[in-house]
Amino acid sequence: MDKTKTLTPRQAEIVDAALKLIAEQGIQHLTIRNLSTAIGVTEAALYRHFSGKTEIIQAMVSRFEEDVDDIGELRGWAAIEAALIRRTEFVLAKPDLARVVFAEELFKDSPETEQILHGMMQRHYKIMERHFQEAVEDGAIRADIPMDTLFRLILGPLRLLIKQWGLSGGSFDLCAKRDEMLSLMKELFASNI
Amino acid sequence: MDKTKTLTPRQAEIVDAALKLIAEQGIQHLTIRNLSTAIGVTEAALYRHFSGKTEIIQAMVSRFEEDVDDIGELRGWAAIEAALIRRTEFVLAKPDLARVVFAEELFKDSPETEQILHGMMQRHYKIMERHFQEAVEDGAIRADIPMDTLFRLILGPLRLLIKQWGLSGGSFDLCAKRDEMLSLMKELFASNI
Amino acid sequence: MDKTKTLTPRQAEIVDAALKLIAEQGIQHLTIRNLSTAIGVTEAALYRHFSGKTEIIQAMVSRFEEDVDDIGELRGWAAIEAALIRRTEFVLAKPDLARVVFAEELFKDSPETEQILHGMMQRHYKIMERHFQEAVEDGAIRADIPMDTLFRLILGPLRLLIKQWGLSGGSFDLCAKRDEMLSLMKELFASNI
Amino acid sequence: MDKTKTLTPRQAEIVDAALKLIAEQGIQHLTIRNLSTAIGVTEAALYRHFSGKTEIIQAMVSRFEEDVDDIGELRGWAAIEAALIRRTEFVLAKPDLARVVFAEELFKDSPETEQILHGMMQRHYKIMERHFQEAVEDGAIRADIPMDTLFRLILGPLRLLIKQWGLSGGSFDLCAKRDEMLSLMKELFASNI
DNA sequence: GATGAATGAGTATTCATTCAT
DNA sequence: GATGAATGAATACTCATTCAT
Repeated sequence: MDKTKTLTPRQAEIVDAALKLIAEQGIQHLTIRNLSTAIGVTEAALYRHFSGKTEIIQAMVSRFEEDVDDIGELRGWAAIEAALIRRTEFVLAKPDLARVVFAEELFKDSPETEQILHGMMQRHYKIMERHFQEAVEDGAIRADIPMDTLFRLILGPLRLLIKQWGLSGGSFDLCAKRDEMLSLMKELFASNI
Repeated sequence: MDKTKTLTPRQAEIVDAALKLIAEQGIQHLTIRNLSTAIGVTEAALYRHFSGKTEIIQAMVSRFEEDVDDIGELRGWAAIEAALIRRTEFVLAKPDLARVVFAEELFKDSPETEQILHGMMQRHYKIMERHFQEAVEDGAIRADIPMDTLFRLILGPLRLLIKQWGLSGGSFDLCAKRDEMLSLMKELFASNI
Repeated sequence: MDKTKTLTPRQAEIVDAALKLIAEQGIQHLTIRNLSTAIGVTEAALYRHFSGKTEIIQAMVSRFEEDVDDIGELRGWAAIEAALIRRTEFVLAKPDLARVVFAEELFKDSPETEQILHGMMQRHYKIMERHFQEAVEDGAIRADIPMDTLFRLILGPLRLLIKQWGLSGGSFDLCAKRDEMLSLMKELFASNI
Repeated sequence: MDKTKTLTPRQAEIVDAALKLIAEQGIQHLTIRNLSTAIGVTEAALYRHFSGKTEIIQAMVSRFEEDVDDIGELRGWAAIEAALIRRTEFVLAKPDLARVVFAEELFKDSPETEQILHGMMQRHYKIMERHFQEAVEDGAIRADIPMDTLFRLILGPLRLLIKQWGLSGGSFDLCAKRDEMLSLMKELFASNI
């Protein structure tokens, strides 16, 4: 039940520094050297805390899910809204991650990491699909839209919103835009009955 | 008006090889070495045709726009549809690019490149915005959705669709899903009058 | 007279693990890390028992001699036979050492160790030379072969035999071949009178 | 028929430096760094000439065989003598190799290299066996000694001789001792008829 | 006796780039 | 146009060792 491998304080520090590095300078600058200087230790010291770069990236990726996918007991449209809100709030709370969160391409290199990431996406998709289903049953969403299309119609704009917010350096009110989008969506997909 | 720096045949060859490399193996494998062996010349030879890696990447990025943003004389919703179709068809025609096209993060490294890329996105946004405006005037799209939100609601799902298609290795019918999405969108955003 | 620095149980354990490591994976894998994990303690812990890697290697080398060079009260050809038998039996008893025993080159690195090793070889040579002398006096070995050549003619084949046995992974009957060699040698070097 | 991959001058230079390094300081000091400084170039420069360390070692090993195993048209005991003489002369001509030549253990680490080396040993064994057979047929060697034992009785002392000569820093007359051994062997193994 | 954390020097290898030819 | 040779800086990672606890 508890999938969280609790990190030591030092490990957490490293993961945070890694996220910051990626966010600020791009994946290419996430090197052991940069990472160790960011923390203020030798490169060798990092290997006391992680077995290698891959493990660091994995810890990083895991943290995403941990932080983002907990929306409690909600169901149906409420759950969908909560998930989207949670996502943006996470982005706001840890702005370093903003530019990383939906950038799966970045991790293409290490197959292990891509696996982890793919699993995470699948789990997320499954959860959202369930809530879509509930929302349809509740009459909150019209029944004639295929699930995968619905997923894209709702998550796609959110992802783009976050990406633009990230690229623009946070130059607009993410929450306002998100809420605008959400209420519009609610209306757009509403069952017509 | 002619922004296209016409490439020599050799330059074009290099750019193509670069695109293929990125698409097939990820940005990290776009090295001068890999590139030169892909073409069949020495590393040094590349520097006869480009001043450096950055210039190659820039030529690459330019080619995107060239190929993708020409939708002729259309206007309004027809132009929007044409643009989205053009994009997917481009992805299908050059599947190597599928996984690169919307991955702006990849180019974060060189500020010059990012600049080029940002300019390209801006131009694209401007064009789409004009067509949205037209569509509103034509009565094809309801008037109460802010332009930027509209942009996200339409481009967001398309981007996600293409990304999923790329990540899945082209495992579903991209055009069919796109058309499904398009006709749904047409209805969703239709002016109610 | 007592050259043996008696090792604590822990030290013996470490030396054994070191021998095993070298034998199984080669000198290059004899690292403090590998050694400590083999024993189940921290790297730092090893330094409680030995001042450093060199000391461990020296303890290792010493153990060879201890185990191998005791042939009791015998003299002459009997002593020679006993020494050779003892050697092969040692190899059989501790097969881990088989590939290490005569590989002096492996220890070239630390001059101190090489010294120890050289001393050991010298002592061994002296002992064998005495027995050769006795054998000549006893009429068991013809008198016209220089001592050093005799040494090579007898020890050389044994060394090669053991090396081949080690390299082949123990694929033939070491003792049988040794006995075959020994009885042949006895005849070959016999005094003709 | 020509198995020799002819090396470029630079490659030969590198291989020679590598041999020298190993001979003088042991395998552990055969590092890319040491090697490149020995030659007077950057580490990176080496990779223009060899794909990596393994390839360098392989070139080194190949050179052994090339230099050592050509004994022309001889057969029988003459061929055996020639082979042994050739070997010692090689050692004398390239004293750097003296301490490396018969030290198969050194290469245990890279399985590829060990393979090459093992093949070389096998080929050598086959050749020698043929000559032993011829010598038996010629009546030069008595017929009752098994081939493998014969091999050890003749090659074992030679190997030990060379090793001792190497370890002692060339402190005695290798050829004299070799000839002494050879003529003694000729007599020892002579057919009694 | 042992641990956790750290270090400095070293490992092989890859990178984009330059330059004389 | 192109090559062969080289470079300097970077890459992830390993090593033996130290030290405060």
